[in-house]
Amino acid sequence: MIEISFPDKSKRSFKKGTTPFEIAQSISEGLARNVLSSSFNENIIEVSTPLEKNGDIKLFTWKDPEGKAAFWHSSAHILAQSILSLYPKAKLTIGPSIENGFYYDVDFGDYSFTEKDLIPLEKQFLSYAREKFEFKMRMCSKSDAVKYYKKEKNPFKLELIENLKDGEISFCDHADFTDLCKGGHIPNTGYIKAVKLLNVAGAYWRGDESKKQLTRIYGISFPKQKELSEYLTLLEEAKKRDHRKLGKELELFTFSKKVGQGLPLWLPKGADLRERLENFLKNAQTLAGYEQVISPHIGNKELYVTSGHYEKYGADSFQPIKTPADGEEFLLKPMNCPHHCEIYKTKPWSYRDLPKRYAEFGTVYRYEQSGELHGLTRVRGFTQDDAHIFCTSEQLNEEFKKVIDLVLYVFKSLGFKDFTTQVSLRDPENPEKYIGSVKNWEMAENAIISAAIEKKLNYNIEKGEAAFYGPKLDFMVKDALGRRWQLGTIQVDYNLPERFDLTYKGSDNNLHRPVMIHRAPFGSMERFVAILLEHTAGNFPIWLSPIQINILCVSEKHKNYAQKVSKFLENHEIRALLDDRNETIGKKIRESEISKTPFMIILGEKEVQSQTVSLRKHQKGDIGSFDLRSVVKLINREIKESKATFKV
RNA sequence: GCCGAUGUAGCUCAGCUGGCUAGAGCAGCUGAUUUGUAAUCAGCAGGUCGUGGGUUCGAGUCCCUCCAUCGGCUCCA
Repeated sequence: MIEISFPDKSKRSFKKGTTPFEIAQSISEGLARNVLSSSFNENIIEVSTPLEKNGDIKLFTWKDPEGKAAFWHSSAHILAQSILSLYPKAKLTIGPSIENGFYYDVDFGDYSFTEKDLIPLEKQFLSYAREKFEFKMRMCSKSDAVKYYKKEKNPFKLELIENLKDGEISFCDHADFTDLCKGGHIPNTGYIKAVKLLNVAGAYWRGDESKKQLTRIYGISFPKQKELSEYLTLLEEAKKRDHRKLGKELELFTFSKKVGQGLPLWLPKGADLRERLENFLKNAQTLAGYEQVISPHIGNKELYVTSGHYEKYGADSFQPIKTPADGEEFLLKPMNCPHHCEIYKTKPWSYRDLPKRYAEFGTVYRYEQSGELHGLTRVRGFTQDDAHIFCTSEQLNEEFKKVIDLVLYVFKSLGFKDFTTQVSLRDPENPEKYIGSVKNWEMAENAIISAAIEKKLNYNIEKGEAAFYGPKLDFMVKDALGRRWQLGTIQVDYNLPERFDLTYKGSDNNLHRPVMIHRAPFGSMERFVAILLEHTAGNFPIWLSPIQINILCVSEKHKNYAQKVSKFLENHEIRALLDDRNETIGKKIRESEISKTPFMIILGEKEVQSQTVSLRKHQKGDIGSFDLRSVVKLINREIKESKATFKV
């Protein structure tokens, strides 16, 4: 007998060789029907694996991420089987489960696989799924595995096997299909009732640009047809929140081929919104002891040679601007830090003066690869809500935590609840990608981690995601389609102060090196507005809304009163727009609803007589009749409630 | 940059296998209507079919180049 412990700490004895499936059966038939995967002592195992010793078991269903992972991983096997049945010459590589679904990377040789090819592939997939083929793991010696894939003429799998130890190599069989595989499958293919092959994309072998580009087929599958339709509806809904679509509809920004790729043009309403966000942050920063500075859009090439940016990015940037002077070159500013270093250097500082906090909404230009550009989230010209804090090592921890508070305040004010934090560290495998001493890096990395712990952030550590001059704490937010974007960022930097020879006089009368914190709570105005648009679906909090209230008159006869109302609201600093066109009231209401303006005032004969207005709330409808003072009070209350207050 | 897809009026889209002066709705303009909580009616105007080249008696439609956009990969100071 063996003793098995459950997640609720209860223990039960089973016969040696009992499988997780049988354990599920012993609990209830319903669980047995739904169990998709299991773990034993924290290792994912098949539900058909006989258990031979005491240990902790977990049973996973569709509700658990582990259950979905097994479901989608198994789906990738069926996809691979389907591919080989329709394209016998295709070479399989890898096919994992992902956050939403699964993919398989395939080398189709000379054949150019397109979206049209997905339809027959999907049919084949479903017919295999219906067969209820059992997934069976088997161990395989390294030499047999090599022999098999040599016969299959598959160099990719051979490369994978090369890095595996003999005795740890396993295959998964179902029907007449087999694949090199670590395990973690659902019992049989019949569990998969619905599948959608979503798209085709190019992907480099092992994520390496210098290696062969494979064809990646993305798909998603479900235990019920209904869940697939619900998922597809969700995707459709998400597309309606796309910031590129909303930005056009709400007239916030645009792009012009003639101006240039990735160079956004802010329209009046967008500029208004952006300015409001800037002022919001400026106010908080003033309270937090920041000083505004301004630096030009270009800088002498030598500035970036000193900072190290030229060596790192020079070749892939907008190329230097030449002047009539011999050998003189300027670069479009790709970041603000070197300028702020020079501002710091204008005079000698005492430790008593620190920290210095220089803030600037600095517009920078980066030559992003054309295939990378994406609406407002990835552009070639953008404005960072940048600031650099120069402080002593002793002040670093306190300053860093204050910046975390500022970022959290910004996120809270704008309703970003669902964000993750990421500590981005060096890639230990590629030290040549970074500047500065190991000691400096260790200090910087430790500073970030301890601040994150003290602030109780629930962070992930990502190695290799650091900037070349220092590690970062990044605040990540998802867009409508679930793609993760970095918004806020805080970076600790011991290296630029050294390169720019920044100093301050300490209490010991010796010169010391300050530490530099780079930080941007929004990240960039462009990306922040984009993500804000997708989160709010264009229904901005009222304090941000370019127009807060539309005044609609029932007919032109009421124009005079409407103008009076408009003036009154303007005098009370409410952003109102008068619609006195010769159109039906129904049409004006419809257009106001589409423009997502938070409120509208409707006035006609009745209102002129009683000197009141009828108020209507966006997406809610008529909320009754009010005198003007009550309207101002009501709107101001809404404005106040839509904004958090910043405490230093 | 790479793989795949797309590009018709300001916007959203139709235009089948190449065949007369390229269509619709919304927006715009003109006129009528003076309107009560999500589209009043009529008329008018608006397009070198992304660009350049080619095939053809004939190209929005087929082929190639380039540009831009979309989905990914790579990259992201």
